[in-house]
Amino acid sequence: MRTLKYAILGLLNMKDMSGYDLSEEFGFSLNEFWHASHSQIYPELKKLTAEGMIEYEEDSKGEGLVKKIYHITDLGRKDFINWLSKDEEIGETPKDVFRLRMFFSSRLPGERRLELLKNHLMRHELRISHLKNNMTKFSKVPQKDSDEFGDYLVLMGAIMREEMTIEWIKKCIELCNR
Amino acid sequence: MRTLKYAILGLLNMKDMSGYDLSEEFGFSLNEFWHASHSQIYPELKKLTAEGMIEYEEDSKGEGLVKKIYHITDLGRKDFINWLSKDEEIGETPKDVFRLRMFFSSRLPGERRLELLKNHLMRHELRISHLKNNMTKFSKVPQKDSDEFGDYLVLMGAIMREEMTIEWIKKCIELCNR
DNA sequence: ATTTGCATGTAATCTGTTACATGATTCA
DNA sequence: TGAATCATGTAACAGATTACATGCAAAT
Repeated sequence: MRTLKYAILGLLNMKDMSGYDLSEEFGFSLNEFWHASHSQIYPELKKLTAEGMIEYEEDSKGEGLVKKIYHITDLGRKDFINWLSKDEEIGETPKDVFRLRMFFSSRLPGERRLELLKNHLMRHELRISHLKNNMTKFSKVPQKDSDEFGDYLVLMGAIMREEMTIEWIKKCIELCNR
Repeated sequence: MRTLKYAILGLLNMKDMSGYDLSEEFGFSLNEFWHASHSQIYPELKKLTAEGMIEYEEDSKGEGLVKKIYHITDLGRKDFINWLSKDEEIGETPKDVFRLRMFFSSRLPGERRLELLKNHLMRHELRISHLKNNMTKFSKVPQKDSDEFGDYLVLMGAIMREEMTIEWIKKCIELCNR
């Protein structure tokens, strides 16, 4: 499906960037629903350049340093918009190791199961506090035709996902305590 | 991390099964949080047999048909319980193509964005109705030391996940309609 | 007879992670 | 001067999907 390709094209469609900048974006705004490490990004950039989807200029600041600033081409933009408009089926449910453990958890001593649930709860409570903190960057709902609007929607979705997870774990704990 | 290994060991710890039976389990109860196709399962069974984690008997019913019924060994059980008890960090957030699209959705005509959201909503409403229908197999909350209890917990979690997703999409539609 | 389901496997490819490898710049 | 950050890449491996490949049994 080449989703990484479209994630990169989408980001470059917003702003010219280097491979390093892209990997920072993947670690920040996109982090809650897509991730890619630099070892995946650099080869993909090479491939996209060969395909004519993107081009770069070398920004040589200082002496030997060469930073490649990529920008999207018309071909790339066309391909991206076409992908963006696609109405796809829901894919395979995402894999979740913790849920897999809970599925088998009757084979665990009761106290251990509770420990795992409580620790998991703490981690998700920490995560939601980070997300809610990120949310403060929006003083109000952004304009729906702005880049920030998409950012807002998915951050809202991430918080809701964490709230649901916390609620689920609490229910599990409750049922285990009966 | 060899999670597939432990998913298989966990299932065989509940009940002796063939590779075919296992792939049916992955398509049914585990489906909401783990999936594996037969082309992944058969090589893994071979590997686990070589490692002494599982063994099989050939069930030849009829003429040439050979069905391999696998069972877990003591070594496998020990390894499984050890894995089950592990208290791991939360992994990378699962990848989500629809959320990626919504992140970039300001580049789409407003009507198209709404169409995508509404179609996605319908698909999740269909999915939740299937899940709620599955839930009817439990007339009451199973005993917490039974295999059904884990099944119950994760099915409850799957329904909550769908409810959250539906709520999120509805909020997105609302914000897009302002 | 033909299709559907049961049953098992391999090969090629794609996607993603971890480790390896290098070197400049900036800040303490 | 040493550590952190910026910056770019490759190699090896692990995990997962799609396609290829075969054959029996049961039902229509």
